[in-house]
Amino acid sequence: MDLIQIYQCFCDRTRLRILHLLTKSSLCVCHFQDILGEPQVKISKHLAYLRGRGMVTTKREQNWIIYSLPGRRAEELERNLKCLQDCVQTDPVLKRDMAKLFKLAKKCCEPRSVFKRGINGRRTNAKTKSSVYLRS
Amino acid sequence: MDLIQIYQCFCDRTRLRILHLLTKSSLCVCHFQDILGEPQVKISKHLAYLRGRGMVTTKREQNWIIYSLPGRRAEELERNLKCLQDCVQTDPVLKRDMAKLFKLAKKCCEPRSVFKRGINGRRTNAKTKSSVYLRS
DNA sequence: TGTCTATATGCCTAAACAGGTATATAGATT
DNA sequence: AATCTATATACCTGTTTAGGCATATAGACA
Repeated sequence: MDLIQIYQCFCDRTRLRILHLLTKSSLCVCHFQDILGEPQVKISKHLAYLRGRGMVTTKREQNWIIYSLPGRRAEELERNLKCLQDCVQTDPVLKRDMAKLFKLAKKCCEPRSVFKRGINGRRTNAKTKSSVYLRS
Repeated sequence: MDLIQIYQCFCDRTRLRILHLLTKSSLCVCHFQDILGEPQVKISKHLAYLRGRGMVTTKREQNWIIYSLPGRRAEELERNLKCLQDCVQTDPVLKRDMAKLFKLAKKCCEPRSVFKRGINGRRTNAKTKSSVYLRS
């Protein structure tokens, strides 16, 4: 893993937010949409960018694609992710994302139909996703 | 200082090498040319890029422009520079640059005419620059 | 089988970037 | 004043990037 490639991945706000969230938990695309509030294409493309550079790995789980940081990370990636986490306090956006992540964790990733069916926009609890993908 | 801007400055190899060298010492453009072995324009442009983003400061000293990291640095910049230094061991280019810096320190920055005048390509010691710009 | 849902991709446009060549500039030196 | 030295800038070119719209795909499910 090349230092330059790491910084290239870090140097776009959307990607940085994605990677930052991934340091706390594996997530599927809809999580990112929900937390970042950005359109699906945008997120999907940045994920593709990261995937193409070995910065994230994926696995399919039912209808969803779960994104994670690679299991074994190069030392310099690990260092920089750590550094990123240390910098969160000075970055309101990253801080807010993290807050949103913890609120959202258990409620996201139901099929869209479930959301629609709720009365008064109130969501049912059916098919609530387990928090298995949230590591600590 | 925005995190994104930091990473944007870091994400080009030439700029990263420049910044890395600056963590050890203030330097003038000819130092960079000498150590990086890149053409003057290229270096000058990347320095302009960094200057435009408040990543470096300059002062004139005789014929030379001395580049330094800003005196008071934002916390996240400081953290990332530290992180960069920790990553050097895994990056042969940065490591070599640093080695070159220490060899070169006292010999660089004489006006070109002095270099030319030496017999057999041997340089005279006249006008050897003091190492005042090398902190630590 | 066909439909739905989540996600990915192709194509387009505008902007940023990196590098090169040639030239400008500011201060030092003659 | 003319010249020299170190550095900066203008202009050009090819490449990368970011984002948007439309469409494709793969697996789940009716």
